[in-house]
Amino acid sequence: MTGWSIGELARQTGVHIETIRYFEKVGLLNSPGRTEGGHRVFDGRHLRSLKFIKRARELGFSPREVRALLDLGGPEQACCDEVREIAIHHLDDVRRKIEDLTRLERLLASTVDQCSGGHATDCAVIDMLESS
Amino acid sequence: MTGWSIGELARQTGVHIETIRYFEKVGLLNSPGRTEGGHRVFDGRHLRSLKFIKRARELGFSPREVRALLDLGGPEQACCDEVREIAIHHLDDVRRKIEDLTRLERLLASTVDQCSGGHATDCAVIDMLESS
DNA sequence: GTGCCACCTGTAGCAGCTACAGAATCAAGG
DNA sequence: CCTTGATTCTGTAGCTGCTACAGGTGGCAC
Repeated sequence: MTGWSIGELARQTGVHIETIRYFEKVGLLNSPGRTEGGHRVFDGRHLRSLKFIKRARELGFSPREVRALLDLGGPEQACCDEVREIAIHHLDDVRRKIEDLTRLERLLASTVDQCSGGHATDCAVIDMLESS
Repeated sequence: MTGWSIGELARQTGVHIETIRYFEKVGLLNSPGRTEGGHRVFDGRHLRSLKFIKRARELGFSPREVRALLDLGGPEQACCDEVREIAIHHLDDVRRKIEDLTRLERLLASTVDQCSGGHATDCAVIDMLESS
């Protein structure tokens, strides 16, 4: 097995070709080897890393966090407290976002509820938006 | 009262000067009058609109939705079903986001929970990120 | 050997602002 | 009236995290 072209990697991971090149450029993905003609040749580690990056991004880890995770060894090395730290930090973020959105949800829901529709001259939704 | 300069408007609303100009450029905020020398002069309607825009953005309405709300009369005119529609649509978005984040929260929390820290050779966090 | 797809680099675009640079204007004090 | 210094003006470039060209090669099947 001599490795995969960027197109094959893209097909296997569902990551766009341009995005793979972008990840390489910004240092998230190690630079692969090249053919004589300059085409990238990826191996199993790249595939593994790319899947890792994709999954972490889908789970909402920021590029910075992903890089930190990769620097800690990524999928290749042992776990340590630092990985846990990053995950906990991210979890805190997620919880904050949920709280914010939940507050917003309640406000919107109760507002929409008050608005019976029709063409009243004052509107609960507009009122909400006007109240600073 | 002859109106406010952009700086005064910024101070009153907490919206950056550049952002006010940006809102004008993209058509969210009506173009104000000008002094002889070309400086913008805002009036009460601009202040009202800008507060409205700011509030709506804070509540997570997209610029597109804000524009739609403004086109429906914004703070100036009567409410109608369409305002309600937009709010309901936004509420749906918010609820979907909450659901997604809650799923993520559970996954992260249980994963972090499994990871006792230390230097084990396999890590629940990494495992989670590896499982596609 | 030639056709054609995949790939290359480099640059520009997207949203939604934010941050300059360099010039002009405004308001206040002397 | 004139200067001073803060404010505002326009236009352009930057930010993040990609995505999408353009225009030129590489690789490989027939």
